[in-house]
Amino acid sequence: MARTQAADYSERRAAIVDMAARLYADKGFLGASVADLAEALGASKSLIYHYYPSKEEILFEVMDQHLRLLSAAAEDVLARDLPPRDKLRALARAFMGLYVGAADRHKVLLNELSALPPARRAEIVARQRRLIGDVEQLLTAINPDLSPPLRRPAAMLFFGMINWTHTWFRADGPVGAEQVADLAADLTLLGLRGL
Amino acid sequence: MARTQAADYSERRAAIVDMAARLYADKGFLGASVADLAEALGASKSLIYHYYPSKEEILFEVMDQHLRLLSAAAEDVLARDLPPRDKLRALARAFMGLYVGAADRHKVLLNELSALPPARRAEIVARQRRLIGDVEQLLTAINPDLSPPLRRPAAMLFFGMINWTHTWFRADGPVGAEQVADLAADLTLLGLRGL
DNA sequence: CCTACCGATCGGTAGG
DNA sequence: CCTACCGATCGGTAGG
Repeated sequence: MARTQAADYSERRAAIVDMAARLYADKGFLGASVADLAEALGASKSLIYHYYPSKEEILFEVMDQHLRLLSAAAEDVLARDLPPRDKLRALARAFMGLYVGAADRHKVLLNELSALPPARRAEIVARQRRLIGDVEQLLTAINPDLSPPLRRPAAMLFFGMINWTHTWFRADGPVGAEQVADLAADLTLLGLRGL
Repeated sequence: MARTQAADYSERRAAIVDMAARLYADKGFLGASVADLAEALGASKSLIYHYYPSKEEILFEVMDQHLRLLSAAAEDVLARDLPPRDKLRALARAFMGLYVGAADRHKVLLNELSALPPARRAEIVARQRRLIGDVEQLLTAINPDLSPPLRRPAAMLFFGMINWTHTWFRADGPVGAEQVADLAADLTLLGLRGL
């Protein structure tokens, strides 16, 4: 009787990506070896190379999966029947929520882009650009008087507030993720109104 | 006759740190080898180890020098006889100016902290905290009604806007560093007033 | 200030 | 002849 793909094939792949996210976040992509990853999983390196063709492809998987969640959350928020101002607040909360729920993956997505092979990097960058474009459009809807050349910088400052949280925000700290998201949304909204 | 220190000792040290900043910014600290650094300098690895005891110590020098510039700029701005709101704007401009003038060092300071040995890392972190505390005090002076637990997050969102620029801002782009600094200051000031 | 090396570890693959 | 793995080791390169 021919043996088929292991029943837990996708669970094993998920376990590898999950542990890789943790190690890459802690030690950096170059600082965490495949041997480290194998040891953390209680498996051999060969086991890892059975599931993924290269170390870089595991990094791509970490980033790809997380970026899919971010994009899906953005699509979901933008499709809602809400005023643009409420959409921005909802977006800030969604991003912060995903950051808290997947801090390792978030950190890897933000820090290790340059470690990807060019083709893979281009895939990630293209989707990040779409996300940035969405926010830019939202800011323009909120304040149509915002000068066109300042729209991209304004969107990037918003992302800066949200993305930089990975360096200081602690889920077990005194201020919650939702409060920080609201603070970032408020600075953007009040600033946008005043400009 | 005992040989004395080479006349160009400090120039050579400076050249090493400067090139290291460029390579560490481009390829990451772990991605740039000491051999890469030597080759870029047209020198041997041994030459480098004559001037610095370890690869990590060169990294510390890159970060230390840049952070000194940031701290000095902050001290200078805070000592001026200006309303707090104007100090925040001047601070944003000073930080963006240093970023543009030393993009490599700025990037290294923000990205490679975890590569420092613990004692050296603690030195850098302590001085970064002082800078953050200064901004926190400034924000509190601007709006004394800002709830105490939100003061640190507000300061970190400000730093997020400024620091994140290293991922997207180009000095040869359509919008100048001063404009971006003013935009970040405006979002913070208008937001702080509205909260 | 260089060439010549070291102990160790890197990402990836062999046979079975 | 298949898939799922292991212990051991490959050719090169890292920091020093």
